[in-house]
Amino acid sequence: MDEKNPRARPGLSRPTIRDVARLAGVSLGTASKALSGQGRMRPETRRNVAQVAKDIGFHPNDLAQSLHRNRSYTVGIISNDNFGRFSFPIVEALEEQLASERFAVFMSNATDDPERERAHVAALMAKRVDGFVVTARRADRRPKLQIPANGPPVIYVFSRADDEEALCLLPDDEGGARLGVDHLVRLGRKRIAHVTGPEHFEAVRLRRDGWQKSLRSAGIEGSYLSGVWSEQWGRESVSKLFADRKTAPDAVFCGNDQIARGVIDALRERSIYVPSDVSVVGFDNWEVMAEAARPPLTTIDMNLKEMGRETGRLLMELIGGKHLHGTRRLPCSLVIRDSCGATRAAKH
Amino acid sequence: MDEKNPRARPGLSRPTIRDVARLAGVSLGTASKALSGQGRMRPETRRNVAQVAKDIGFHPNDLAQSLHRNRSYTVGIISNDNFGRFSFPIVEALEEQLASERFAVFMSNATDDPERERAHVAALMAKRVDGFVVTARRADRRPKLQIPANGPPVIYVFSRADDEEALCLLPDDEGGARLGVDHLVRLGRKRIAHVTGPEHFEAVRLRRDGWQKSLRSAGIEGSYLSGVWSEQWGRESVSKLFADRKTAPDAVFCGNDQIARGVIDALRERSIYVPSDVSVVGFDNWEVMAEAARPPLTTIDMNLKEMGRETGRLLMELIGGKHLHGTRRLPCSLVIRDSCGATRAAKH
DNA sequence: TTGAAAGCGCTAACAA
DNA sequence: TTGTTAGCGCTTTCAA
Repeated sequence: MDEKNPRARPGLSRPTIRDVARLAGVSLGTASKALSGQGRMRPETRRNVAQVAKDIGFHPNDLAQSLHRNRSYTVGIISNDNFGRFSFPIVEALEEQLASERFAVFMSNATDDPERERAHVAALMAKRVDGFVVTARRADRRPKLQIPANGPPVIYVFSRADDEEALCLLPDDEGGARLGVDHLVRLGRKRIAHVTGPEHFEAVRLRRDGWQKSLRSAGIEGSYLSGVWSEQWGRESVSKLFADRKTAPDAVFCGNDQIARGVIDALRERSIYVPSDVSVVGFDNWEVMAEAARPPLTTIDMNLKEMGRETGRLLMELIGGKHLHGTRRLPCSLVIRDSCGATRAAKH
Repeated sequence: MDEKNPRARPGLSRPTIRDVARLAGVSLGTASKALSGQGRMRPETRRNVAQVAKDIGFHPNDLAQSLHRNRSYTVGIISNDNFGRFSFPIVEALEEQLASERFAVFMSNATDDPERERAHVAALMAKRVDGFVVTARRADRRPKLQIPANGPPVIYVFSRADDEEALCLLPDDEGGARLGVDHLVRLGRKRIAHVTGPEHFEAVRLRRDGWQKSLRSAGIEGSYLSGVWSEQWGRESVSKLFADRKTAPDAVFCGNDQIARGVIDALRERSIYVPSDVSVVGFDNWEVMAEAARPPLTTIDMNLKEMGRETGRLLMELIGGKHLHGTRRLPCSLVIRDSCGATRAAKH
């Protein structure tokens, strides 16, 4: 087809800048400068080259550019633990943020298998990604990503590396808990129980701490039950909490929305009314859960989308050469629905 | 640092095959052949080169290879409609499948905005992806992806293009419905209602057709209610279905698990027992929903992971040059839990 | 203002 | 068995 190219090439060859140059009757270098807007030249030449490029449908090959620039304008996301309910909003917002900076995102799932993780990292390194994002839903700290010392920067989001120097972005679980409990305190609740998930989650311990601090500063009490992350456990907890009417709470702060939903259902079945008798607060603002609860659930939102955007911003700084490290926590917010009763607080 | 490289390069330069060749005391070509396992040469030389490569941490630059091969070993996933509950398992399995073929996956979200979609496609074309996957949760057919005629192949999964020639992969909604309704028929149910979502979803129409066919071939009846995809609607539907005890169904086949959950809750509150009085079947096998229902929900699984894997396989064939088109539907399966009563069917 | 040529990191055809 | 060389598509110096 192209006589200047003796070797038959496999695949679908697309027009190159050489083709543009030839058809526009200029040299390769001139065509390049014309298209990139660099250098000085007759506007006429520039326009002509641009026109030809458009006509033949020329689009520069990023791979070739990257080779030259030593920058690929790509980043890799490694997710241990399958992408899930929590990673998703983060990754989605991250992708959007990076796309606005003209970066493309490789997605790969290591499913908690170190060998697969290594393979994915190697593949992405070979593709010369400019940075890595590690995300996960993990109870504890994970080993840091194994990449060479002078390799691309790494940021951990919704996960922590066992390295103080690593840059980690997490929700402020303790602050989130305080937001919820303080809300209950403001509503005049006097016995605020906390029903939550397994303590090997750092988030569980932090939320518990927040709950405790809020109780203490309000000078009130409440019992604590740690279990699993399920509606079932939420329901069970109600029989424990309300076994003795004398010590029964007038509010329950739950470790997640599933537990809260279980609590609400079990209370209704005992004819204890939410929110008039007992207020309930959840955690996560998992909308499909929170909105289907009866009454709809007041809960804590971890602002995962904002976390995704912030991850993107920080990553750009890292790629730009800045040195950042340490753990950063982003604030949560309170989403008020109907499970706590009257309030004058703003809805957003 | 490297005297052979006069120009200072930005970014993090990594060892090249040239470095390996120099340190191993062989020519560039030899080093290349040695590492790729091609050609004949003294095993000693090969070993030596490999050792040097390992020592200096050489990993070939895929970008350079791609440039040469005219194949990038990457594919792009375009999701309209944010990645969601349905896309996730598909994309996850797809990524796994492609990773096993040494392909990396670009992820991008077009959020239903044609302009953003065009930008994403252009960016991925510039990165010379070898194929596209389009996924979405959409009610109706979407316009086909705008790429040049000789561009990379495209496969639509969990979405349909408005082009008969396009290759689309979808769940067999009608068959899935029949699976669920036939199960109820086998259990001896005589009045099987269908409560489902909005009819502008093709899936709703197909599931309804399946339900009807099963009823007809069993010679039984049941009423039909179309509404929205929510628990709330599931609860409301119960008051309609059971307003008149005489025409009340003894089974409800639901368009999704949320509706089913609403139905189950509302029945319990009316002291109608599931499954002894009424059997309930859902659709989606959304585990967190189905397992938390009381009783746990028998439902239809669309085998989204298998759909993801199949997408990967088909894409490899397309990339290999095969021509495939038309709509393909993958079978659903019945997941038996406790909401239908006694059965002798296998659990999986 | 434009052209020629070197080079990014790698592969493969051809020579030696 | 090994080395030399010409590209892949693009950018950028340097010379004309």
